[in-house]
Formats: sequence, structure tokens, C-alpha cells
Amino acid sequence: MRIATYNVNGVNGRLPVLLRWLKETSPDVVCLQELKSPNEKFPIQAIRDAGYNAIYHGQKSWNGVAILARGLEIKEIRRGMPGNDEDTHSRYIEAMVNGILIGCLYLPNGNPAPGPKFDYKLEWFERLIKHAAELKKLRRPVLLTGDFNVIPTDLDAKKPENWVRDALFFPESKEAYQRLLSQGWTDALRKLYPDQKIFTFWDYFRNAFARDSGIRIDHFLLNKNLEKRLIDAGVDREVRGWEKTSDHAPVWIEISDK
DNA sequence: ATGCCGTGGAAACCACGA
Repeated sequence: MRIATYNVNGVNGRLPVLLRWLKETSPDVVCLQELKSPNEKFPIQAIRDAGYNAIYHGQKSWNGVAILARGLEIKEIRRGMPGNDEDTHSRYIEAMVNGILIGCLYLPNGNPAPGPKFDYKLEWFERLIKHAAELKKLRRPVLLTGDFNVIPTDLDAKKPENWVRDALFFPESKEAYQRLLSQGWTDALRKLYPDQKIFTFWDYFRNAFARDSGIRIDHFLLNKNLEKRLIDAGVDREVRGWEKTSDHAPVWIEISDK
């Protein structure tokens, strides 16, 4: 079973790319981020025509997350990261799919840092860590995936020195990510490829993709129950080279049935 | 090193992204 995450940067503007990628790679489950669409404009019919069920938590212009599944029931558990009733951003949706609890997240960018946006990033991160601690108590397989907007280590950027003033690479961001991992989550791509420079995002400008000037910020965190089923993981890099593409590439894991 | 590009929405510019 293949589970993918893809920050589409606008689900309607990206629809041809999304549908082509779904058709070519046939992932079983897909977590989407940055829909940039209210629920009433989510392209549900095109997604269904492509063979997928979907639940989605959108909002106008910004943010927005969705979970798609091919031939599998999606049982929604929650939408929105708990712990702050004032938070209006659509950045989290959680569902049971095929016996796996899947949290699909779009962690705040946090730039410019320091500042109120960075404060919001860290506040959101603390709520994620609290919620993840609850999910860790479950005996079932659990997956947290999406755009974490964190470059975890120097290995996760082509040129780490270019990111030291960026919220994605601030010590507080890296520390929070490590603190989340230390609950007992496994970073799937790092587990399988501990020494490789693997990227999931390349800037639109400065010819970043052609120069492979990327960063790894889209992650799969697996609890122990799911980690033992991990077979493979990878990045669909070629999608980043398509016309009218997102600045992120899809990332995926392959897990055994039991 | 820099929103240099890209998206969405409102109004022919601005907010936002990483």
C-alpha cells in the first residue's frame, strides 16, 4: 500500500498536474496541503472521476488540507489542530483509512522570523506535539504526514548556510521537530536513507530545481506499529519538472499489508 | 542573499509562500 503527501500549492490551479500524477503513480492514499480553496470549490468531481474518495478541510485563498483514498473508506476523526479556539487556519485533518490513523498537516511557515508569524508557528507546533503525544498512546498504526515546514538537519538542504535566517531552519523549529520525534516517531525517509541528500521542495525562482537547490520539508512520521511495516519511500521528483507544477514534489511511502 | 516566481482574490495591485 502506497501513501503519498503532496503540497499542491493551489488544488484548482494544479488540477491537471494532480490528476496526471494520480493516474501515473496510483497511490492508495494521498494527503494534500495548500489547497487554497474553500470547500465549495474543491474539485471533488474530478477527484472522484479519477477513482478517489476525499475529505477536505479548505478555506478561501490559503492553507487547506485533504485526504484522498482509492477504493478505501475514509473515516474522518477530526479537522483542525486542537488546543486553540482562536485558530481559524485549515491546517489539519485526521482520518482512519484501512486501519491506519492518518494525520495530514500543513505546519505554519513562520516567516519572517522572529515575529508574530514565527510565534504562531511555534504555538501551532506545541499543539501538534501535544496532540501527537495522545496519538502515540494508540495501539494501532499511526502516521503523521504533510508539509512540516521544517528543515530538520544540515543534510536536508543543498546549502544549509542559505537557510540560517529562515523560520524553517531556526533552532526553535529544529528543536521542536526533534522533540516531536523523541516521543517515538520515525522519520521514514531518514530511516531508509540516513546519509542521502533528499529534497521535496525547490524554489520557483533562481532556477532552483535545475540546480537541485532544494530542501526536505515534507515528512512521514510513523509510530512503532507502522514503522515495522515500512518497505520503501521516495520522492516523485519528475513531477517537479512538469509544466505548471507545484514548488513541492510528491513524497511517498510503501507499507506492507500487515 | 534578495520573493527574482506563482497562486488566489480583489481590482489591475496585494497577501502570502519558504
